[in-house]
Amino acid sequence: MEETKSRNFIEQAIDEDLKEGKYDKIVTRFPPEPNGYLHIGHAKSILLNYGIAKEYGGQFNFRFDDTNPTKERTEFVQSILEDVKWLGADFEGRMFYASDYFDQMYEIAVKLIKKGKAYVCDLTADEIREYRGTLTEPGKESPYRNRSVEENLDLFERMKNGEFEDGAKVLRAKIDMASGNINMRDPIIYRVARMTHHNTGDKWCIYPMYDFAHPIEDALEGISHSLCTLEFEDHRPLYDWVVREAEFPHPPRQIEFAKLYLKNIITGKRYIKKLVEDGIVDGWDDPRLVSISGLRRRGFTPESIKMFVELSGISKSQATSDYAMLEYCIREDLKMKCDRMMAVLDPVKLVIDNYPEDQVEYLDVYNNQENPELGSRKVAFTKELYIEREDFMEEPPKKYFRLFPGNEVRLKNAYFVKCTDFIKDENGKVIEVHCTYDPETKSGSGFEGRKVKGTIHWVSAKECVDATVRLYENIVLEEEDGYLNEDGSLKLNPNSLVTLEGCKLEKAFADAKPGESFQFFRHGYFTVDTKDSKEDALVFNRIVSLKSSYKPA
RNA sequence: UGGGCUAUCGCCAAGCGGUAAGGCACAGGACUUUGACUCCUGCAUUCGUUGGUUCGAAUCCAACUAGCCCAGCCA
Repeated sequence: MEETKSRNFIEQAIDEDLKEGKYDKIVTRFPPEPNGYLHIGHAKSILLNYGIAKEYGGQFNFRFDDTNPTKERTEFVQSILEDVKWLGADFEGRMFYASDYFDQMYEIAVKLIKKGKAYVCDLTADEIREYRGTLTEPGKESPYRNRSVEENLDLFERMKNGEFEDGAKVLRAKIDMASGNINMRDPIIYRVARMTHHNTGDKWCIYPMYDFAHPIEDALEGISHSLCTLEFEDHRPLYDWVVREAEFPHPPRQIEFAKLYLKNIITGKRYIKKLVEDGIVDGWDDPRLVSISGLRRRGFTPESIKMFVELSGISKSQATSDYAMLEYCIREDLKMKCDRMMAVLDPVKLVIDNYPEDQVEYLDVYNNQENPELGSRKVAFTKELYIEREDFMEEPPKKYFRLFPGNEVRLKNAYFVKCTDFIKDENGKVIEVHCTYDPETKSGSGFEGRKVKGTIHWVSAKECVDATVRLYENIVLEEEDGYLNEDGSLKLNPNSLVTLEGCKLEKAFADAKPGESFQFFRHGYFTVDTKDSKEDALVFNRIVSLKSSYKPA
């Protein structure tokens, strides 16, 4: 079974490297910058890196790529850490900060200067941009490019010592101003920025740039394969240049893969930020978002996300997956492991006229018929019940199998019941349905006398709990129109959140804990909200609905 | 003087010169105490296009075409 699984291009590359003896241990890493919350796209990277390390019996490191203090905050450090742990990517305590390597980076910069491979440049930011050239024209060399090693050494040290204003000088790699690859046109590797760093405080006033820092971080940690997304392909020559010039004996290899996008779903940080700032969602963990924390609060499991990432595959072609695939994964994961309960979201009363007034039967019900290991519970059955409003119709369309005058259905886990009458209020709204039950048809009795085509769920009117249920739709945006209206506001699905009050649930729900998931018959999978639920007011989030093949004519 | 990458079903995605895996979605049907689940069945004579090499090409070559990324003292 497993051996038929094909290997993705990264595994193939690693296999090759191993065969050639380039590495004797596979070490990967997940290196987020702490400047925002993680989303489903990051989950791909986390699980890929972790999965590769595990598969090869190697090591997976976790590292904050915090080389730019102007954008980073400790708030994000915490949430990122939590999300990575929740996803189950075990870095076994190997949590690092790029900022822990600032000393070594400084030394390597000095080494580059001594080798004549780096120089201090006095050009302004605007001038540097001008000198860089354009996509189609080569750049020209900085007048400071040929300073002596001694002068560069002195200047760089003074940069470090804080003798120059922010932006006054930078350290640049001396590579090739005429390169077709703009990243190679003497990239800046150190800038002056007086800013308190969340980790190193005020120790430094110069900070390394990503292109210089990242390969060093990788090399220092003994990373064998540095997996990143496609937009860094152009940076690979520079990555290789840095580890080569720094003379690392076993330089890591960077391999790029395509990001994960979801059709019609916002993953862009700036859009989510806007939704949060405008108060349209109630935070980065709003269940309508595909942030890791949002998915978690919505009720997605780490297993379902892992399944989704695996199903989506790893390749170099820009892919936009269907949300339906994610939904499939959570259904598949929850199917066998959560209880299946009765919950009436839009209740209407059902009265069994021939059932004794004060009788209460406690029916034995499997928590999950397909998985008896989940045990059973007692469910109260009484004369007055609630059923789903949509499970009764005065005038049924063709192929409607549920309750209508004269029709008999099964009450799930209980009896056959035949509709005899119904009552409407002055507005014509059905407020009560009447029926009679057949005692011989009790669930589990083995009754074979006749069959019914429909089975409906119900809840005892006497023994039930009230709850609020929230039905979430993703914040889906029209595919072709883009995300923004002309006035700059976001286009949203106004029905992205529907709140239903007064839903009737089985008594057993009184014990439901935040984060617990259930299947509500016919309605889908739900989880108890981890944020809003209080002991006396259960709030459920719909994770995903069940498929339905019933389509009224 | 531009550079880099990608293109196989509606969506992912295998395939690596020997005659198009699989999953999602969809459509039929069977089963059903959830119109769920499960189970069958169907779903690319064709791989962006056009040429070429070959007994044989999605795979090799050439030229086109389309899409994505790059001109932060961001990562």
